[in-house]
Amino acid sequence: MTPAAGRPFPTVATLLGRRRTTRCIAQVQSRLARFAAAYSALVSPSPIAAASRPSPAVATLLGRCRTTRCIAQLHARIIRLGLHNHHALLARFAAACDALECPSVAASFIAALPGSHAAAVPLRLRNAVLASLARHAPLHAALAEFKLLLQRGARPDSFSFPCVIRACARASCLSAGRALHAAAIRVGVHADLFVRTALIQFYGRCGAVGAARALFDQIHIPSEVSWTTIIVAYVNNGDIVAARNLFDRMPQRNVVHWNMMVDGYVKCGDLEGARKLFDEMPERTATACTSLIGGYAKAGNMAVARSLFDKLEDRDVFSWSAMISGYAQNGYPGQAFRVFSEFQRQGIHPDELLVVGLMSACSQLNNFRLALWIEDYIAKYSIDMNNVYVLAGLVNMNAKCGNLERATVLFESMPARDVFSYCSLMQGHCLHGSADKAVELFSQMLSEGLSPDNTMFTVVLTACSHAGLLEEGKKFFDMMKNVYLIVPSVEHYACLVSLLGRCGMLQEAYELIISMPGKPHPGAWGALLGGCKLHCNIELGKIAAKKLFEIEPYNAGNYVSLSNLYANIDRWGDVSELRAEMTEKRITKIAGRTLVLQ
DNA sequence: TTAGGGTTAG
Repeated sequence: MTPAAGRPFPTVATLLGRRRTTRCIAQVQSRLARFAAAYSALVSPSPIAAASRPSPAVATLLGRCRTTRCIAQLHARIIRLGLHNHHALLARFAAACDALECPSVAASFIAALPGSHAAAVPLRLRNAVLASLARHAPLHAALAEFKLLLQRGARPDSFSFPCVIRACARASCLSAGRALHAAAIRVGVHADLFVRTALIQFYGRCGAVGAARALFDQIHIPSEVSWTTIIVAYVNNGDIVAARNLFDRMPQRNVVHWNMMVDGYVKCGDLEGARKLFDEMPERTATACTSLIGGYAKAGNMAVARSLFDKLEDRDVFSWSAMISGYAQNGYPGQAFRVFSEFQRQGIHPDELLVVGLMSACSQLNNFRLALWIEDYIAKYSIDMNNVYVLAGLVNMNAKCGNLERATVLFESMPARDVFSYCSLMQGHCLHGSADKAVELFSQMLSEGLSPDNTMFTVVLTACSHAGLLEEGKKFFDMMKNVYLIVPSVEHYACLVSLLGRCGMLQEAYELIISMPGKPHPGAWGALLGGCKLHCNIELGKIAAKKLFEIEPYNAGNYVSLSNLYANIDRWGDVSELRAEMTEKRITKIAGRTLVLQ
């Protein structure tokens, strides 16, 4: 029994029985007509006859399709109505799948067509599916589709190659890209400008700039895009000189070329070169200006970044984001939030990267309520919470702001945990009184097979110090040197000094500082002074304080620490003497404040 | 077909 004749009719009959209006009658009438057309298509399923019969209802619905569920329904409907050899409709179906980023649905549809229908699928439609797979699916899916195309006896053309080659470029898959290059030569489309430009991009991305350049030199008249691609290849491989040489040789330059070169100088860390070129631009674009802002922000020069931003007229989400994360990265979370409130007044939609910067600023403020507000903000603007950076930012912010329960839930929901997320959660535990849990997490991380870096060792040694875990701390310090071959930095030594100091091993801590390579470090001496304060060791405390007064003569905190040490052992005379010295040297301490949240 | 920004320590 055919599906058209078998299933839908009882439904129509039921509808006829329930008819109450003339509009309902009209609907049933049109449904009957659709079934009749589908039925005749099944009776004579010639591709030509089917192709000439349009299916306005399905085609219209495909245009309106907004969900994958809707795609699945239309998929079923096309099969039920026997419209699978209607190529114009299949092209629309593939386009809808592409828009919803589910190309494999279209690919499997075509792959499942019976032999004679499959052979009739035009190359143009196959190329569309291939391009969609290359854009939205993993590389292996696009390569499998390409192989299938060859197996079905179709000859790929100049439109089949560029999209798959670009996918190889994105994945930096040298072997697959080379195989495609060879296939393009065999088929005879390797000289096509689009194929060659895609190959230049591919070799550039894989670090084979020489191969990219050789292909570029073979082009008789390169297009503007070919010029862009070869220059990008040089920029991304750190050869700004070669990029500049080509830029200077270009017959004509468009804004993309200028933007790219300015960004190239920024990427190479040559801010002066970037600024000079930016000033030479015939039309200074917001894009190039934003690259410069990002460069100055990364270099810690927020004053210049700010002045450029103030002069920038058409600011987009990139420029706002550069300022917010610039302030956050340089330790000015308050400024980051000031820029953010200005941003909110612009009516620009935030994106994933902007909220990442915002969360970084919030994590430095340790503000529980603000963190809750930001999570609401993220939900309100439909920010993708599965984005790896957003998720990492959420774990970090919640951990730092004291919402460890939420941070842990998010951490455990991560598809792949990395050193960043472990660091964030461990620091959260450290800051909020469960340093032993942080040390546990470190062991868990090692058992997951992740390699700790030097930042991670600073974190775990700090955790050991907070929890007073002497043996573990010493073990991790040795592990860092001997297993991971990381040369301990002054920060690592300072953590170990702090740990020894807390555990009362002040003499050992002092000897460690003396044995440390390099200049005396305020962190290490400060850690020793802290230990001396805790264990009331006045002799070593005075030595540490004296060193600190030499290194940081205007840091009031050191005077206060020594003063507190004297106070701990009731040497009030020394306390007042020290206070007098501070007044004499005009060293003042900003009064501390405590805020207790309800 | 080509170009821009991001997460972790002290």
